[in-house]
Amino acid sequence: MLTIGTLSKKTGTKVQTIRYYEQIGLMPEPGRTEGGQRRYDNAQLDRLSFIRHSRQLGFSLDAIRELLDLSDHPNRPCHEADAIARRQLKQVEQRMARLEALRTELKRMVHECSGGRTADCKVLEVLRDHSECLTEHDEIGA
Amino acid sequence: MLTIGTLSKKTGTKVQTIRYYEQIGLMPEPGRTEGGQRRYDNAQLDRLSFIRHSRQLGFSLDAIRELLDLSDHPNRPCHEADAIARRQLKQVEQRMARLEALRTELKRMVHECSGGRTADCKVLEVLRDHSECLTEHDEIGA
DNA sequence: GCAAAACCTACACCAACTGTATCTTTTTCC
DNA sequence: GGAAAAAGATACAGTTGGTGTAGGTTTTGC
Ligand SMILES: [Zn+2]
Ligand SMILES: [Zn+2]
Ligand SMILES: [Zn+2]
Ligand SMILES: [Zn+2]
Repeated sequence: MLTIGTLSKKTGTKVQTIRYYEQIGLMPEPGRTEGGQRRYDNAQLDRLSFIRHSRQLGFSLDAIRELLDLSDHPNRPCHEADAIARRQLKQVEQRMARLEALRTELKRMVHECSGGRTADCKVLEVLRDHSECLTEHDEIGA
Repeated sequence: MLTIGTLSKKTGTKVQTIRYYEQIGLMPEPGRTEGGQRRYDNAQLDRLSFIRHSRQLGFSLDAIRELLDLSDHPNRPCHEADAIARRQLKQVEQRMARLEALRTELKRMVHECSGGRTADCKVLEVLRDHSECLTEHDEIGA
């Protein structure tokens, strides 16, 4: 039986985060001591490791919820899990494309500025006027 | 004089977002009509365009605040603005490197799964066991 | 002059946590 | 055995950058 602190160390997850996962129903409610402290078993350790590893690969908590559910049913076909992963791959590739465009613009503005007064700063000039950009970049965020 | 709705259309910013920027002090308080409605001038239009364009290039609102401040002082040296842009470029490159690693792993797990039961699913197998990964990917998020 | 469109404030909510305050339980050490 | 320290408990606020909704007021167009 593991305390929450031990589980935290073993998985590299903050104690609060573990309680948060329990709160949103991603981790099951563990057993408790007489005094009310949480105690975990190895199944829960595995589950938390799965969650953390999935997070490191960028899956959302909602996706992880589905993946965990599929993992809990060994006899179901796996195409749903594969679809989730393919979706994630696609999203990663979209983000990369967007970042690539940003990188181009940022590099250009940094390299073209030769210092001086802010009135003549190339960085600020580009920020003021998108027509100086070579690429489009409509969507914000993500 | 522009209404908030006109400003919204001209800059592609939601009305609520404009009010939000005012609330956090990024946009100045505009003039008001007798009845209390906001009215903007061209300087404010420029400022909002600057903010939006900077957001599209991935700058944080805090960074934008600094950039706006620098832009408001034409005689100051511009190295601070350049430093902010270089920092942003670095962050973009870090994110790209991280996404590149994720892409490698995701591609591999998707391509190696040949369908079947979830018990034999390569996707789920990798999520369960990081030792099947080729890269490290410690930090979560961003 | 009246309806519709646009505006107003105030508050709640999103992801995915993290931090803080206050209190209780458990462990450790003499 | 008993004090002190470490760890755990709950509850709630804050983070980033907004978005959505409710309920009411102003402006505009005909
Ligand atoms: Zn410069
Ligand atoms: Zn641009
Ligand atoms: Zn599969
Ligand atoms: Zn891995």
